[in-house]
Amino acid sequence: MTIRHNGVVMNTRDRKHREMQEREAIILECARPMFIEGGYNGLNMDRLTSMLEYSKGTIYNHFSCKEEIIITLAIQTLEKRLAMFEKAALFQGTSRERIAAIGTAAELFVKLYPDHFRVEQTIRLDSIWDKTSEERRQVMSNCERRCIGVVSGVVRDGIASGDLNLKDTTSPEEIVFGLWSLSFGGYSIIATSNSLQEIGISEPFKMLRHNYSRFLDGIQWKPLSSEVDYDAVFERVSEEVFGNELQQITA
Amino acid sequence: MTIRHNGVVMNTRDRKHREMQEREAIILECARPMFIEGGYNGLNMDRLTSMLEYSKGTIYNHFSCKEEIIITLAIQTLEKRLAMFEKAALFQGTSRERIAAIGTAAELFVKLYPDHFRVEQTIRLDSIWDKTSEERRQVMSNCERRCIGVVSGVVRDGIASGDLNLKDTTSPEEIVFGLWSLSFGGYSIIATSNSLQEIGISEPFKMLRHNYSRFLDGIQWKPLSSEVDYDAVFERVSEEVFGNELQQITA
DNA sequence: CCCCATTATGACGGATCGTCATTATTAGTC
DNA sequence: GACTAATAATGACGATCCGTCATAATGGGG
Repeated sequence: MTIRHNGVVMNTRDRKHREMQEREAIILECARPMFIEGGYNGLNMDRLTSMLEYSKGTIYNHFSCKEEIIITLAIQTLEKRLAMFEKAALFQGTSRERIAAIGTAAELFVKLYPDHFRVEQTIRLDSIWDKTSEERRQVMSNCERRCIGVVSGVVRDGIASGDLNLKDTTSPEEIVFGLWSLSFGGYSIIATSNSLQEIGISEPFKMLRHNYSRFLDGIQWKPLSSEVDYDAVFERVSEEVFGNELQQITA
Repeated sequence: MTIRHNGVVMNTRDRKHREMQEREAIILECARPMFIEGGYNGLNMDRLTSMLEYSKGTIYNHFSCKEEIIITLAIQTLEKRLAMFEKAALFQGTSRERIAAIGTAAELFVKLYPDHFRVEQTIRLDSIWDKTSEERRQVMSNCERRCIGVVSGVVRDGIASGDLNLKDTTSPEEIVFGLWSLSFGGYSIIATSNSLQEIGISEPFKMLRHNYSRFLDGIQWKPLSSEVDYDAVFERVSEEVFGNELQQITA
């Protein structure tokens, strides 16, 4: 009836649940490199079956279709990004420095999980999206909303502190939309286009950071980039806030 | 040996070539709605075959695989975008107004071909991209490069006319990258996320245009948005330059 | 009218997704 | 430990779909 696991008393029900989760993690661990390697078609359910010690039916007990596996892969990394955003927003500094800190988080996230974009790009295709469960779609939307919330929180702090003045007709979310467009578009272009090199942009990540700064200068978010070296802020945040994560990249 | 077609003398060779192109157009015309409807999987080669009066082998004489059809669909619309960009760049006005004109072209293009993003999103997936021919990839890259060229041309004009002053360390292409990121990211988000409505952004296209303005204000591209009503410029360009295209949207 | 090069055809092989009847395992009880 | 009922695992199979290729049809030139 009751057993012990890791010193905690558990009943059969709990154990089954735990085993279920452990196996789910194993499946995803095996599926991720397959997806990264060959995309949607590269993730082959038969091959996945033969590589794991579970039969196909068992895998289909966890995920009702291929798309469910892929969206779960996306959720895994999105949750890490959310955590990084939340950590960055706690950075001690001016409101604009805190925005820069979140930008730093976004950049390090992209470098830490370079394959994430491919997963998210696939998921956002309607033909894939439609096959995923409403439940998991909710989880993904939540992640997105909370990320937006972190950024808009800092925008509101900027307004409250007087660093930023928006016209009455402008909502903080509009600014979030701008930053989001810049980063989503920028990282997408970096990941999927070779035109950048051809037009002589050799440090795209740095250029993208400068473009953030230009946008923020455009709304007069103080202190302006002419007054503060935000490249230096990037370096500081990288080390002070994301030192651990950084090692993973350079290692 | 020689025949007449549309009043032009043609030999057998020419006729075959023309028939080939006509058939290619027919195939693409049939494939496009199939792809729009159901994405990569929705474009079904068997169904395509049964809907056209050609056999599968014949279709495979034109396109060596499914991916070739999809990239050709992408190229078709990309060429239209390039044409719209080139037309917009000819707008008579200040350099910044001409940039706004290109922004107008980009927005109208998205509204005119709302399905284009889905096609391009699919093509940019490595697993699809890898199966396309080097030749067609070149055509696509060329389109992209020429679009970039149009924009960077206007940026250089802005510098030449004194409307824009960039630091020595900043290249015109960096600004192009910024505008490109903003628009690519913005339209992608509009097309694939419902978070925008949830955070209260009801006119995303307008907001995106304002974000362009903020970015351009940030680099002090004169005249600033405080001096000129760029929403009005958008309206003017829409009517004066793209009147014909506009009818198609509203109709 | 005939011949051969060129093009069209669609049956087929191969790959892959997801199902489900069958088999195995496990929990709980005596 | 033996038995049973519920639960879970299995993998053969049906269905779908891509791309090929042996065969058939076409038509241009002599």
